[in-house]
Amino acid sequence: MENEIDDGEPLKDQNGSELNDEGNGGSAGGVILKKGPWTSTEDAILVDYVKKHGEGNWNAVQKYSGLSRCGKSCRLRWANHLRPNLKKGAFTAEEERLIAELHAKMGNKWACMAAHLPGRTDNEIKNYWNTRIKRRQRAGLPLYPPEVCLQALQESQIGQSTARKNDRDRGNHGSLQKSSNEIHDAIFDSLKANQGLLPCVPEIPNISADSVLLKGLGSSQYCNFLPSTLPHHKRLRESTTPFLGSNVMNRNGYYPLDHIRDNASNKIAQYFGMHAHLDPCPSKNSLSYGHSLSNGNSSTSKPISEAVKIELPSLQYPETDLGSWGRSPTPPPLVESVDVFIQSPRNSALESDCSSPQNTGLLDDMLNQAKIMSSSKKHYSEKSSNSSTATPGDGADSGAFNMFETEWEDYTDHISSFGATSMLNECPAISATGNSLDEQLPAQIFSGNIAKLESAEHAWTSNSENQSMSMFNISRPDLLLASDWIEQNSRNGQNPAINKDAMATLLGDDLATDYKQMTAGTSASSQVWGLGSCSWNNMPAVCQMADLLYKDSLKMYD
DNA sequence: AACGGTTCCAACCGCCTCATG
DNA sequence: TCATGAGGCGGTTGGAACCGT
Repeated sequence: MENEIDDGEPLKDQNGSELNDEGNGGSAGGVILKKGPWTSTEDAILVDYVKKHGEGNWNAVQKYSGLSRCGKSCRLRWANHLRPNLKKGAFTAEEERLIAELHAKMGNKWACMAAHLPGRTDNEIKNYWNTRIKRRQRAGLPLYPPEVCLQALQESQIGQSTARKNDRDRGNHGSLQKSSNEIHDAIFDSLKANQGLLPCVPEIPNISADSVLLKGLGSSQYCNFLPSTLPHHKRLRESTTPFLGSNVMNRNGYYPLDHIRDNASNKIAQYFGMHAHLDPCPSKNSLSYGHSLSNGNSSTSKPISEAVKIELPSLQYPETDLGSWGRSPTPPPLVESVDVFIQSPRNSALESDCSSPQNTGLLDDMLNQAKIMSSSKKHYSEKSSNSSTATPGDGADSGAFNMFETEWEDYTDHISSFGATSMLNECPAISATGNSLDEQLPAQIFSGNIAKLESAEHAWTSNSENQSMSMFNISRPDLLLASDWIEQNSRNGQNPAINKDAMATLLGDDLATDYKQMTAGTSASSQVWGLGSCSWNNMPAVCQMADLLYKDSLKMYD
């Protein structure tokens, strides 16, 4: 079906439709509005109209110029192709870097991003980004370049330090937590409201755990935070946006990095708070975040039976990527769940809780598991202390690893078929080439990180022959990234203190101070964080492993 | 050369916000 | 306060171009 326009040029209406894009019947004043590609004649008419009347009042274009296009189509054509000073051609490296940076900050706000890129249109940026997502996902590369991750991390560090300082100045230690918990509650209320909407989505604790580690595990999560490509944006628009009461969640259902930074720290804190009431030596963390769990019933512990479903960015893959999982006999929900586990690095305790076969992964179960773990603490301590040569750190490590070994082995049985693939998909880029967004071959990434794995693994397993640790490492891209940073920074002659700060940030702001104290190696900190310390023993394994990684990196630095 | 898969990109669609009456 | 229209925005679609086999 073809239309004719005034210049007589045959129109190849790609839709074969005579309806206009307003869906109002395709006519304006009885004139059939054309759809499909614009001709040069139409462009000329539109340009001429704008010259005479200026931009705006697009619906008048058809009226005054006789152009058989609806106002929307005219506006789009003008904005994307005809307006002056449009920059055509491929994006420069600087533009690419800026886009990644902007996307990390504001998410899919294409128009806002376009405002930062003179001559570029939102459509152009959007197309570029969507292509980039596919390409990088297919290549198993992180979405954001390392420097963007690092920058986000540094900004987060600065921002949170400032926020905490301001908070202390106000003498209100609970304000941040309160506001954050409000958001947190809103999120989970929303998740509750969204249940059943989507086919393959994790349950609440997975969500929580996922988010919990965003901050604690930092940039690997940042780097791998993948936007939704699910085709259910309409439902999302109805369901997810309103619940937040803001636009923190993108329309496609994922959170910009800024939001992740803000909320993940609170979630991790909530997680700690959850442990805190089991902890006979309450830390400041527990004091700060106790409120949401003071009754042992946080917002995250909404009825377990309600398998809340959301579209979480960190587990969203385009169908092509899901297809890559297709080799597994595991049905999609499990696949996704597994991927949550792998892609969203988290402390092993939490992971075990969420993933162990005997565990539903829901918060109540997590609480039960935590209680069991707490009651078993003595056992673990004894087990750890059996190694007379163990240093406090080693002891803690081995203890921590032993603690979760059983569950981990159970888990690895389930994910073993996914480990390598996920590793390929989720390994943060090792490339430290700076601005280049060039992609690394998956094999390179894999081999590169494997080397780091071996290094870190060697440190972790020096006192044990725990094979499960290998899988443990492989599924910890956060640690890989951390080691990447440290290694790179060390090679670059950067002050180890910087690395320490970075690691502290990885652990979350609330842990950062304690972590720094710990790594300072003072006798006081040793007391605080020693093997016998309740605080340390209750600390998620991520902290302990990060500590090991850090120590390992310092050796390399020396 | 033919074919199939992928990428790029222009355009459409539907929803939202805001201004106006 | 509500209805309406214009403009804006983000997600999606579909065809052309490109590329590898």
